[in-house]
Amino acid sequence: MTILKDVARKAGVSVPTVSRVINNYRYVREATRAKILKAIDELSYQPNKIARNLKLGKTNTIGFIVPDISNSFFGEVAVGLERVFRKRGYHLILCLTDRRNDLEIESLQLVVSQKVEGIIINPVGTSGELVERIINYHRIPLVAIDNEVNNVKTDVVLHNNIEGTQKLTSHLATHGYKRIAFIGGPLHETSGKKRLEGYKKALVKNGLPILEGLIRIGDWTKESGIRLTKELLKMSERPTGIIAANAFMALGAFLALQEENLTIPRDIALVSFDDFEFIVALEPPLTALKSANIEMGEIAARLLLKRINNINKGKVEKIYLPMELVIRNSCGCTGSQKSIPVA
Amino acid sequence: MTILKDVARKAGVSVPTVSRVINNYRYVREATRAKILKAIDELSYQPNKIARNLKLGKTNTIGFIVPDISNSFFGEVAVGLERVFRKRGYHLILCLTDRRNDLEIESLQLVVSQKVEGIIINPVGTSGELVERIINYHRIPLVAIDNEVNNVKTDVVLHNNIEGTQKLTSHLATHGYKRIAFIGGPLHETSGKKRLEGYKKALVKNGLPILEGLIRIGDWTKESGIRLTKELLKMSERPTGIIAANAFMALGAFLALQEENLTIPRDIALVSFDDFEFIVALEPPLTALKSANIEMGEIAARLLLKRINNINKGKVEKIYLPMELVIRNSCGCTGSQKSIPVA
DNA sequence: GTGAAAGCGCTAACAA
DNA sequence: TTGTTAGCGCTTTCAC
Repeated sequence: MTILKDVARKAGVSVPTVSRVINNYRYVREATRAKILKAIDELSYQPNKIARNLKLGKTNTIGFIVPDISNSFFGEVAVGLERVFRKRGYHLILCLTDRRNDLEIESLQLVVSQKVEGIIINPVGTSGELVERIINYHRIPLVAIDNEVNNVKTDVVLHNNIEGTQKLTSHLATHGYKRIAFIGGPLHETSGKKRLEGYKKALVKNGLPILEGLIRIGDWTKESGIRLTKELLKMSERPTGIIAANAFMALGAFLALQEENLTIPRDIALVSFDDFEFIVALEPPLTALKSANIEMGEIAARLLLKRINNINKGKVEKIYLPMELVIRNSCGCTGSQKSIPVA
Repeated sequence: MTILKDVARKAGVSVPTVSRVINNYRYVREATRAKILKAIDELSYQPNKIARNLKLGKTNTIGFIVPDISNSFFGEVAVGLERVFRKRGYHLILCLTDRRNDLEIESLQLVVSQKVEGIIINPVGTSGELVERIINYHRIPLVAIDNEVNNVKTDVVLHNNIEGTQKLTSHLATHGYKRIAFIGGPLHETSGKKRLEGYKKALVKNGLPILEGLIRIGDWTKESGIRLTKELLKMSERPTGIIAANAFMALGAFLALQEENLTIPRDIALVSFDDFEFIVALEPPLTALKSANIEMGEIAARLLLKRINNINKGKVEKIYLPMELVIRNSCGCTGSQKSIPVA
């Protein structure tokens, strides 16, 4: 391994002088600089960032903690983060929690130990106390995405969950659907809870009863979408429309309806909270809420940078992302595609 | 920030003793250990891994460099990697290259500087020389996934690209299709090149001519799938079947065919190299090659660990993953789903 | 402009 | 069983 000392020896100068060249310090004679650059090149010297980080107490590293990066929602958020952070010289440590509490805690401890300068997390577990300590004691800024951390106020960037399902539900309700079912995500997650809340609010607003039998809670997966939809179809009084709280559950519902030979929207309507690329290719294409996921990453990144730079110290920010209702053919109200922006 | 010294002072012992407790060194008196653990807990002490890494010359870090993590193929690979690495105490630095050469180089330099102990990369650019230096000079093990590095032999885990498209193409050919088109990825990438190669081989094997007009090269995106398919449909003699070299291009082709009101497979057949979750929900579901992406990550991770531990030093390994042909309805040969394993 | 010396927080070698 | 000392590779005073 080549280190500064090797370069210094080769160039016939002292170690600090090489360091100065590497860090573009101004007062180095051109001839010296040239000699050193030549030596660096010949030795393929790469500075040891570990040593540098230790010395400077700065790592230019951000911890990114999510349940599952194969879910393209988190992938898109990651792309947004990376775009913003790379420009500012930061890079990401990726931690996957698989929605497990122990792994979430482990991941948080890891990034603290790695002296990250900030954390972006989709919190699933109940690590509120730990998060509180990280922010206030270890003084590492943290921004939550898509979910709030239980029992702690942190910066957070969220989908406009309530408004979103409210729009979806109202859309069906105003088009005459009465028995609207909801298949959702875990209620201990903000996104799960709020999406259900929006659904209920919309029912009330539209004068429809809240029927517990029409509310089914899964775990965001396609499999749970299939299972819950089949449950709904077994009811003596079937729903006439289904709201799926994310794209995978919508996909599951779609497959379950297909399996039962039900036609969407004639037999039953289906709308999705997420609007993934493939949703438009389904037959019929699903009416869905479009969210700007890459943008969510970018916004979260900028918010975190603001905290890292100590600007805007103190007051916690809660940013809601607008969601756009994209009307397609699965709700039975129209054949053409149009968009209705949400608050 | 709390450091070892603080813990030592609080517990009334020396710094190395605290270090011993943290690293589970055996010969520490129980009473001392207890005192120290108490102090650690009270101070919420988290060891500074940066300092530790510098001292040990070990970082437990792996660089993971891919074009686009929002592509769930790479997301799934990441999940596989993470599963294996976490168990062994390693974590990932995530770098996205956006298929840009400069960012690929920048990413490689970054992870070298960060003293990663290994690199997993989907190489897109032509950084062969740099990769060679990283492996042989910096002595950082590197495993490529899904693509080989130009001009350098490295460990690599690949889809069985040639066999894959060969199977897809032969499947169509043996069912009577004559004018089979291919929409593929960039030819400077192994995966792009080999998939085209398999297609051509299969044509020859089945006594069909290779018609350059039926071969269209895109960039793996849905958009290029749409564009190329439209080009194909404008030909005086249209193809009767299309092979899409990945899932997004297949999705694009699907949408383009839909737009032209063509029925699959009656008017034209469509098969896909990838088998994403949504492909089964299309109407008709697409015949596709199923690949074990998470497994690809796991295998790459294990291979890299072997190199890191110096086992198996020397000979470069090239691992091909089997792909399974899943026959559905888009090829017109059957209504039921069956699987034909590929070599 | 450049070099000598100190120290970031940790662990390993040696001493006690 | 515990403490003292040295040093990982780098940057940053402070001299010269």
